[in-house]
Amino acid sequence: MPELPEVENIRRKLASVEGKTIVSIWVGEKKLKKINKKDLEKIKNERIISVKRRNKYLVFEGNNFWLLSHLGMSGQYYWLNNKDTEPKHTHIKIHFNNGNILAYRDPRRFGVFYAYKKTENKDYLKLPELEGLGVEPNDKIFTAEKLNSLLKEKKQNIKSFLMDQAQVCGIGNIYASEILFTSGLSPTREAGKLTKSEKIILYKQIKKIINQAIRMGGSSISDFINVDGNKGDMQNHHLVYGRNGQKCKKCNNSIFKIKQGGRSTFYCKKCQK
DNA sequence: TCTGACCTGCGA
DNA sequence: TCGCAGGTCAGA
Repeated sequence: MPELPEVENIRRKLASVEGKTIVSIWVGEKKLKKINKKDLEKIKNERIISVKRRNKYLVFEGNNFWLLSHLGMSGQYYWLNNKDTEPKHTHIKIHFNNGNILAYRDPRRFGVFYAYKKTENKDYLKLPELEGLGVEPNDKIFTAEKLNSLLKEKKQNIKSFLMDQAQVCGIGNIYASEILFTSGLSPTREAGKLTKSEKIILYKQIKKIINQAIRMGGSSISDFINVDGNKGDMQNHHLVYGRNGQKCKKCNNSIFKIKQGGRSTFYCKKCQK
């Protein structure tokens, strides 16, 4: 489900747990893609210092632990009110000392949770799941020159390159299509063969689209909602994603849908060369 | 570098 | 009933 903009919006909402202590944690019996129930239950009585994000991972920092959370395709956090009926597919419930219950539901169970002791892993950026990740689009070190060096001699198509989390991280299937459209680049182009000016345009569009999506609260296509139950607004501004057969908003030609690496790509053959 | 598998739900 | 869905990774 969520790409960088959605996860960043969730992180901002979850910042309200900073300073709160975990009184108890409940972990359901159904397995997520990766989860260690025993490790997770050890974070009881820990105080949350901060909630960070790296790529599409949320990182809860406690006094003595790091808790990594990846939402997969269908993960959602929500506040559980004791009076509410608990939604189906709830796998984790974290009770805080102020009475709040943060719950995690995930119908497809592609979500991932890891708990690490801080004594063994002082820097969360060095945790195994985070260490090999690429550059964040909003990091100072992500420059046009950096993108140029990453693209050098890459044989894969540019769509697959954008979705490779070891290169520029946080871009998923929606924003890869949107970025390529506003860059005027065909998704089938060989990444290493973009011209200098095309690379500069691509660099600017990566930053522009990701930041626009963050500002708009992310995209709510089918089931993405933020922790407070609100939807994002970016889906109303998609220019190509999910618009196959519809008219291109720039040239009025049809938007096409193709398969790349098993994923759908949406693009305009006239506007994207 | 590419494909299929992991899951459930939804719409055609 | 079938295909598809915003992600990731093992294995070919």
